[in-house]
Amino acid sequence: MSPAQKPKTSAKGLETRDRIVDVAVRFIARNGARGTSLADIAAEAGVSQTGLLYHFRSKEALLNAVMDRHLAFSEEWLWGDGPDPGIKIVDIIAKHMTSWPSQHDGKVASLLGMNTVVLGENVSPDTDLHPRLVDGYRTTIDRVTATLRSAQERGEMREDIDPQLKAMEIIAFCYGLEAAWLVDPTIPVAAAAAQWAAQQTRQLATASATS
Amino acid sequence: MSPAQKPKTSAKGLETRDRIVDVAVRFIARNGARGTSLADIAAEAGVSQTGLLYHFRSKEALLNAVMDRHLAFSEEWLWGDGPDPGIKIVDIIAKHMTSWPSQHDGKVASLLGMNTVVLGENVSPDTDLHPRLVDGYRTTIDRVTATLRSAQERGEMREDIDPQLKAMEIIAFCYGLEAAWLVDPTIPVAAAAAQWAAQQTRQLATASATS
DNA sequence: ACAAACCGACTGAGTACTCGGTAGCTTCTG
DNA sequence: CAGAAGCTACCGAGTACTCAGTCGGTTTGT
Repeated sequence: MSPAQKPKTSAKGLETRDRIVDVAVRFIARNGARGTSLADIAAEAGVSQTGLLYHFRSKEALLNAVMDRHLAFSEEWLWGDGPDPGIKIVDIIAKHMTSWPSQHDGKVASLLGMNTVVLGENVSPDTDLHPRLVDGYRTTIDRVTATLRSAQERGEMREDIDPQLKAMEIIAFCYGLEAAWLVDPTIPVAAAAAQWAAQQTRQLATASATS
Repeated sequence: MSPAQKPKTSAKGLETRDRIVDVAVRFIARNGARGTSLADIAAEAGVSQTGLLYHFRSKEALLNAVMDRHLAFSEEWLWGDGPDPGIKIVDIIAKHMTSWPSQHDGKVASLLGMNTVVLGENVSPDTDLHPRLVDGYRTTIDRVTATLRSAQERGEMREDIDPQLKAMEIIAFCYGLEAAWLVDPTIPVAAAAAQWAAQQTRQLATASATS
């Protein structure tokens, strides 16, 4: 009945675990979970395949750890600047998108790529990660909806726009532009994001709230 | 030097080929190309695996046939109502999206699902279908851009909006909403599409063009 | 001494694809 | 107009390979 199990992993173990997840994110972002073998990940992370399976009892367990990291990243991406940004959420999104082109080979790109790849691999309802995908999506929609609704209550945002439908639209745009940029990194993401944010702000804002 | 090779396939052969592609689209939409074996497809199509490989010399060849069908579908989806719809393109898109919820298990859903799944599997530049993906994306963007530009020339659309960036935004929204709907078919796609189209039209139209 | 961290060798279930055929239809030939 | 020849359309049984996961061990830190 002890409430918390003793953490039986040493600092070294945690470090290895972390390195494995890092590598897994990179590989999965490129080739998908189905296109990445445990052997590939293990080799790149500097352990044997058996060593990897010591830390993660199965591929599915590793995939869940990867998903954890992805969700944490998404969380930070949207809400890192404050819990209730109101209609400034579109500016926050545009700001983050502007930094994409300079990081096409970095950690951020991997986490973004993973989003697209993992979603593609788990659209089917009977896949391992599908429930977490649905859950993550709904949570995000709910939080964006809440932010927009409170903006309406503060008088920042027009009342004749449905917050939930607008939240869906915003998230769809994010996801779609991300996918487009992954497929073709030469597209002008920053400019597209800037125009989008400017027009959204004009559309959402009440006349009195324009500074 | 005979300019056209004789079509060596009989009517029966073409029919079987077609049936195989049909089945492949369904399977790939659910489990991805990597998650679908030739044996699965062959069994469902009522041929042996060897029989399948008689019609498509390799899995990659079959995947390309599947991609052909997808591109033809996308073409019809966007331009089936006429080659130059102007800013009414947003209404056309919204109209098609409205019909999604009633077809979640049909052929359309398969072709839509395939889009997301195949994109996820081919974000990496060194995959078989990646060049075709990039090509398809750029072609679509160019055509939407051209439509918007000619709308500007006709005075239907405001001049202070960049047509290419707006085209990217429109396609991103389409793709993002499609992905969201595949993951969670309970979301109100029709309502989201309707609100989006109405707001886009208001934003794009010149004051003189409003009827 | 003891447990966490790790490894080499293996297994069994897939996987795409090949090989050597056969059934049935059309077409050419004596 | 018989029948040989040739073609498309298919199949059963393999082949070489990859994959996630197991087993029985050894090393390393404290």
